[in-house]
Amino acid sequence: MAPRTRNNPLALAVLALLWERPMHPYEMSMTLRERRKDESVRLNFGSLYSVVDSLVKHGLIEAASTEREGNRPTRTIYRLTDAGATEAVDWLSDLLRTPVKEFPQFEAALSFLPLLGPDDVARLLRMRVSALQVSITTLDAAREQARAQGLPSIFVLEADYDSALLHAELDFVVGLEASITDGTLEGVGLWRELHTRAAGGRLEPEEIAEALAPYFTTEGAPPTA
Amino acid sequence: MAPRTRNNPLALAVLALLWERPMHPYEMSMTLRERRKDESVRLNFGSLYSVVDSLVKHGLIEAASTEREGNRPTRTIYRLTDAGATEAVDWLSDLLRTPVKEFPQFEAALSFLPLLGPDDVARLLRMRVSALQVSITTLDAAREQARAQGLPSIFVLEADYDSALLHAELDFVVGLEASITDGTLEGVGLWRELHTRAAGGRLEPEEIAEALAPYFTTEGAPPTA
DNA sequence: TCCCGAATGCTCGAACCAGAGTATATCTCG
DNA sequence: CGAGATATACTCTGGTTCGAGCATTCGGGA
Repeated sequence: MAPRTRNNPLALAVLALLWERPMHPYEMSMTLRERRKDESVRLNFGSLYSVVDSLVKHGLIEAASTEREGNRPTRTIYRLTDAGATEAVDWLSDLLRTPVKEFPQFEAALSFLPLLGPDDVARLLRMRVSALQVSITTLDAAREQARAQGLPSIFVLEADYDSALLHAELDFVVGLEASITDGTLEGVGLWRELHTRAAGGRLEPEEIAEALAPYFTTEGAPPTA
Repeated sequence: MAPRTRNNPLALAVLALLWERPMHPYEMSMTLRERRKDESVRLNFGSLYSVVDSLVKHGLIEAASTEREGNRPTRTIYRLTDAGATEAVDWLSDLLRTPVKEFPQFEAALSFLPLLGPDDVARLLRMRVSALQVSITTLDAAREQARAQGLPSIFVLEADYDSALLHAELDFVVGLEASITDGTLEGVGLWRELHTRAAGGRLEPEEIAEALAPYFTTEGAPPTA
């Protein structure tokens, strides 16, 4: 048995759903939608079916029956195996216990900020602030509605977490935009100078390289391993 | 020309590096390491070479020359094209302007928390708190060192962002653990009851299903599209 | 009655990604 | 001065992921 890789959390979602009752894949996807879990787990059809196949191959779930209703395509109904139940608990425990490094796209963008000029960046960040505010409002409304329906908080913790992250990002972006605009961000002078010298056209490559050189060319060893 | 998909931020990193000067792939990876950008962009060799190929195919970069030094494998040196420069600026602008939905694994784990019992979850969360504190300390030390070397903040914004997210997560987890432990989390009574009834063995599937039923079986329409 | 569109349920291929593997060269240290 | 460790520079392979596409059924309106 090939050593399973725990990369796609959709597989965990499948295990969790089958914990409740046997289902066919399409029903899994509909149930995840209904419970808004598709906001926390990337769900698409192709992945769902391959994830299910892989779980079968590793003995974590098994086909319980196949049925056809009317003249629709036949559906295969899967159930959890004992190994699958164990794996669900182990995997979930690991995810809770140990933070895994994520690579948000915005973080990547921040890494390459100096490509753009400070004024452009400030303008884009203001647009991001608006978008984040809209997201927060929408999310809060959804949480409010869930609460109004009497759904206990334990079942919507993921939305609370999402909200916490959104607020943190909003604060960060607001602060960053302000410090660029009022010039208090350390290094913004150098940055602006580079881009005004290149005004009108594309920034000369060498300029960035030269600006960075003093900080990177000489030293090479990691600070702490 | 096939419509390029902007999924792997490593491609943006390649464009950003070639903006400074022509390089061969291995040098790109070393430069990213040196500047600690591999903390913000997922970097591995296989992906790097395929990303470079794909950029060539789409005319965003091109081979400038190939050389061999001593008897080492030949290296192909790439340079940015005009189209590539445009794409870098457009892509970066998009990333800054528009938040994209991410799917952190911890959020997925929170979605399926009720699989475990409240006491187990609380214990695991306490371990997560420790791990997060270590991460924060390590990151702060690295930032401090960068500052001490005189590297202006603009070049390490990504670490500030990371730090902001880590703090937000830490606060969230601390609060969650406390509210589970002291019983103030809404629904924790129901949750605990379910798991003590199943004490000793595996939770009976039907129990979860029944507990969830009142909240999900009747309504189906999204709150807001 | 018949057609349109939505819902149901899955299949397929192409792209993408991870990371182990390969092969040489140079450095290190007794 | 030779053995192993480290650095250089990729290549290969097999799995994963995406999302469009397909085939069917059902409901509702003209």
